[in-house]
Amino acid sequence: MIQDLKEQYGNIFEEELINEIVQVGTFKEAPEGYKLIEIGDYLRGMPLLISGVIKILREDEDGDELLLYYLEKGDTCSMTMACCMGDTKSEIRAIAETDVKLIMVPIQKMEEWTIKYKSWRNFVFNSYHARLNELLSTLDNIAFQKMDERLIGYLKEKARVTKDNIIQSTHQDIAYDLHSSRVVISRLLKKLEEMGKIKLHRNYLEILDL
Amino acid sequence: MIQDLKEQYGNIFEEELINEIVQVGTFKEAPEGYKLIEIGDYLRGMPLLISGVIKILREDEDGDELLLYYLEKGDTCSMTMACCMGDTKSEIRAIAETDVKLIMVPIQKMEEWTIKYKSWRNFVFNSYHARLNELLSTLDNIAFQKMDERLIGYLKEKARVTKDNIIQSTHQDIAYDLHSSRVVISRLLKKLEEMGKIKLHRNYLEILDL
DNA sequence: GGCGTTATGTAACTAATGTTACCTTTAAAA
DNA sequence: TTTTAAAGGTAACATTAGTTACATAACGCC
Repeated sequence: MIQDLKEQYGNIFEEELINEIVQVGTFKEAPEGYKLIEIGDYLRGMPLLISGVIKILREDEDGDELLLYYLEKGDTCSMTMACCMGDTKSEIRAIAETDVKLIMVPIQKMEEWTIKYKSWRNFVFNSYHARLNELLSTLDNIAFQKMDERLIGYLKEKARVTKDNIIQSTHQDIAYDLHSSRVVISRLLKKLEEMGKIKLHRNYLEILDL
Repeated sequence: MIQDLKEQYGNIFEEELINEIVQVGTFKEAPEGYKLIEIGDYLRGMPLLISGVIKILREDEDGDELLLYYLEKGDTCSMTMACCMGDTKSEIRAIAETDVKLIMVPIQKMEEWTIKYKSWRNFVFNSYHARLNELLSTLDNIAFQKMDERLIGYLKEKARVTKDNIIQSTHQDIAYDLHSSRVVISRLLKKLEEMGKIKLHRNYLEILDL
């Protein structure tokens, strides 16, 4: 755990803070597809992501989903922080997109460290900043882009975070994430294939040149 | 200025902090329609809203706008904070929706107060939390609602923040805020009028029963 | 009052997206 | 191997939203 922490956070946290984290944090692993946070959960700890990717989803009353953004190593979830501090329910769902390793830090330490460590303050504020900007970016996509552009953006982003030009998703999976329907996604993917940008297969697709 | 501050923030900030704010803060007034922040601006101070309403807008490359949310008295702009801390450009535009009074606090004090005052820490975190949730809510509206529902929500929200069932906007104004077109908004407003929910006039409309 | 500007009403059309239905293909289970 | 379930292809259609075009109405300004 110490090695992991130092590797991911060594350059941003002071030695002393790293030691504190090791003392009070608990190491966790979760497999791909594992539901880390459900909407309505009360959160007892704050996650520091060591490796892997987590996807953050929003859901409306009818159960329709929408992908908000991905968290990668070195990230934390501001939403979680916000919930912890405010002691309110989670507004989002978090699913392990790949196998993940993370360290859970009890929320009681949050405020203490905010006072004590400049690096922690910076981390927390940067994290909020990053998440606000990702939400804005997601909002831009939905508000200003058409579905074909959103689909391309989605494929690119997914390839980026998984570091793989093979997208292991069915058309239905993609439709859920983009809050669209399977038929629409199939239609648009077909067009992308005809343009030579991707190659379709069952249960996965290859990105050729997006 | 001291009275204003105490009135709006007296119950959440310590006396000592209020005094510090009075020392370093500058009082500002702006008329309705005044552009407080433009996209790309570097921000030198953090605004504490004393009275009035500020609307926060997003814009894409083509100049198309979208209303994100309103700030009311007692609010501050987390985006601004985020920009200040990160020393990056503003991602949003802020326009005075009504005449506004606010106090600008130099960013240098931000970190100092975060360490020194518990009430300031709470304020900052609550503010981030509130803005994240408002962004989420805006995203919900765009992603999950149709234009007619969004329009109703828009009218309700506008009536709430201005405390007035008369909406002083042209159809074009509304179309800009919702990122739609004038003809579409006219069409939907007409339907709402036929349903007896609103009454249309030139340059304004009345909310009857939404 | 006449004139120009702005706001609104409305029809006709287009484009984008979503829905339904049904078919074929593929893979895995029995 | 046969059966079954899941995934994908595609047509036809419905709905929503956006666009173009033009008419009418209201207001401010000389």
